[in-house]
Amino acid sequence: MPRHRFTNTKERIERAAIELFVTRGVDATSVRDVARAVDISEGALYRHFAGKNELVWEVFERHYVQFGGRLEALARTETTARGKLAAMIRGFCHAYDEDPLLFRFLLFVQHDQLSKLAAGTANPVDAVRTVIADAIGASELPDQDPDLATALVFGIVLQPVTFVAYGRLSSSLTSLCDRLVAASWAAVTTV
Amino acid sequence: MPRHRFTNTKERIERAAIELFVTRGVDATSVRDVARAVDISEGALYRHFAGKNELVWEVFERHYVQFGGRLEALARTETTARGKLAAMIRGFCHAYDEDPLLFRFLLFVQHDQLSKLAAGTANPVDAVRTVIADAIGASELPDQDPDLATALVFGIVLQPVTFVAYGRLSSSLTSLCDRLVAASWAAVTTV
Amino acid sequence: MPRHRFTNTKERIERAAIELFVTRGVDATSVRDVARAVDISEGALYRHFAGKNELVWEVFERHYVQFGGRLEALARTETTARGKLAAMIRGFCHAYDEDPLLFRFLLFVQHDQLSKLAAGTANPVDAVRTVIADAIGASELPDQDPDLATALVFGIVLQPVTFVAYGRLSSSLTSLCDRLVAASWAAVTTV
Amino acid sequence: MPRHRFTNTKERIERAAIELFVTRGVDATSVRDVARAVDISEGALYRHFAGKNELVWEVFERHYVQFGGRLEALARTETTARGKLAAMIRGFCHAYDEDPLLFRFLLFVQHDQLSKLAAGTANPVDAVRTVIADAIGASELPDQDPDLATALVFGIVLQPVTFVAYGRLSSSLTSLCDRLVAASWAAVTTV
DNA sequence: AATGAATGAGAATTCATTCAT
DNA sequence: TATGAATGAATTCTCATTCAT
Repeated sequence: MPRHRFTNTKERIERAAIELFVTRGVDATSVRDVARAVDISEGALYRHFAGKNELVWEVFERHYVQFGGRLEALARTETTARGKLAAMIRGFCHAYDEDPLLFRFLLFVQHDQLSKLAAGTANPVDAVRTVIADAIGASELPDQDPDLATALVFGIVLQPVTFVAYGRLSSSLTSLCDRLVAASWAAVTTV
Repeated sequence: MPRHRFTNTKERIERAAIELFVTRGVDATSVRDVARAVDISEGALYRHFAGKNELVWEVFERHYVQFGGRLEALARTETTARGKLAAMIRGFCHAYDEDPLLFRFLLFVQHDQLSKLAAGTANPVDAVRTVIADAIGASELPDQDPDLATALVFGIVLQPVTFVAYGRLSSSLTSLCDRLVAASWAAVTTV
Repeated sequence: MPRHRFTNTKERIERAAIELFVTRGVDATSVRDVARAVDISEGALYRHFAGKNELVWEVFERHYVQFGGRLEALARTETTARGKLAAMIRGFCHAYDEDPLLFRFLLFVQHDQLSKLAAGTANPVDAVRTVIADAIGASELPDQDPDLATALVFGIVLQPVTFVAYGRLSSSLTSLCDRLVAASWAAVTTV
Repeated sequence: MPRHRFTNTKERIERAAIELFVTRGVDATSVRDVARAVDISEGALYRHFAGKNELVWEVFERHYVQFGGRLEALARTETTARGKLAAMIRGFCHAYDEDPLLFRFLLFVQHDQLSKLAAGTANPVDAVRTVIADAIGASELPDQDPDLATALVFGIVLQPVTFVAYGRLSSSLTSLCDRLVAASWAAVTTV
């Protein structure tokens, strides 16, 4: 029954959607579920998003690209490879702790969405890969496949998130940050 | 019209299901899809599995537990922590290369199924965690949170699988094996 | 944001509606489509028409009755049955060529609307039927069912419109006019 | 609740659909309407037809092509142009009277479906047009646009159907047959 | 065991219409 | 007058599952 009660309906839809998508999964979340969570009708949702897929994509794309840019910016604040990597990892840990739900959403949903990203768009993987590739080129890191090195860093940083999500780890990411930096550095320097 | 054409119908259902689950996702794969892939009727599938969820679960559980046991056995073939870890990682790489589809299924599908695993059942995570915890207890590894250390190893080994699955890495896992062992060891010894 | 930009909003709605109704069909045209075509909001449309059905009906009724009256007037300009019929057919051809869209609308939409026409209202069918019935009464035409004769004339005149609409005929109706008159006269005099 | 009560479900769906499509219009008939008329669930309908559009198309195509072939065959039973035309018109009148619903369906639905017909497929319009074009070529008919002549014949034959459908004419088509033949012949010979 | 029609509960989406602003 | 978010009903279609044969 409520009409015009809120002006931020779109934001509220996004938040509710993220929460449901993370807790139940995207496929298991119906448009009806989202609408109910926001307390609007199903039809009303379609004034804000062209469809369920577009809702997922729009939220994913915006935050994923945004965070990619944030990582790039963080890398630019440092001069050494280790400094850049540390800044990025720290940036991720802080960002994650600020909004764990959003990051779990990005993490769980990426597999289906990544292929839609326009090539060349800022994104977290390329941000890290660039730093590593540059460092290899500048002999700051031993010669190695930059993609594999990137995978190692991502694995080291993201797997703990999964463990936190499933209750195997209980701390904040920030408190693990130094360890993750050290482990990452050890992994990419041990060839 | 064919009856009794194959005696291994159940296996064939499982293989087809795994393939479809990996390529399209579990939710996006209908019972009809699976039946068609095996060339049996939808109804016939219910002779072999109580339902779609049970099919997913049964396939997941068997292989997941089996592989957990395999890792435990591999660990027992070695005496040092590093040896045990190396054996397990090597075991995983070989197993993955032998049947990448199955492992991608276990990997991508696990989120919905893990919570159904009876506590105490053999599983890959506990296999690794036990080795690490024991090593910490025996001072073979520096004192640290065994869960975090386990997460690091899993991240290092599994993230490359994701990169392979999405085309960012093209090699076989086995060819990366030594590097993954080295990186894992570096990560768990650098506190 | 524009208010009062056009004073002829109602006319513009009608034109846009006719165009959409003809090209996509009435049911396949949404109020939204019409509003967008006129560049007004959906809600604004309801200032001018009580609803979609009323829009369809209002446009249909006005033009249908108007054209019926025009045919009656044309018939009155002639004295012989053949002259009256010829004038009406010529009138239709000219009118069609002046505004083919409108006439295709009247033609294609009529099925759903005809039953709503108040009995006794001027309309094309009765205009022609009256001329024919009078001619039969006055022995200007051979004795025959006036309704069947009317059907023959309508078929001869309207089917070419359909053929034009679907690309089987490419000429203007006016250029076919003499032939349609001749064929009609032949059809109603050959019993 | 009934399962397997009838073996001719597909036929029953087609009949019910034709009836509803003719009386209410295709767009105004929902899949639910059809399912209810056949007393099956909506879902069951989809085992027999891929969708609503396919249901319309399948029924239309089969009968339209079939009837086109029937007309061609009828034309071959005669040698003169007049004989061929008369046979076809008589064939149509009989066929219509045997199953008026079906023919009204074909008539009302053709506009949306004709474009889907594969070029070269047997169809009523081409059947008539061929006879007329051949007759013009053989000087059995005066020189004229064969498409226009075809339109005249179709108009003469089909418009009475419309009048019957709307209650302006009450007889069977067969009883009008001779008149329609005479009128058609008059129309195509009067240039 | 096997078939495949049938069910019934939803899913996503569209749409005419209303109404607070 | 004009806007456009919101409603709620309806629509097409999908799907896991059942069951008569």
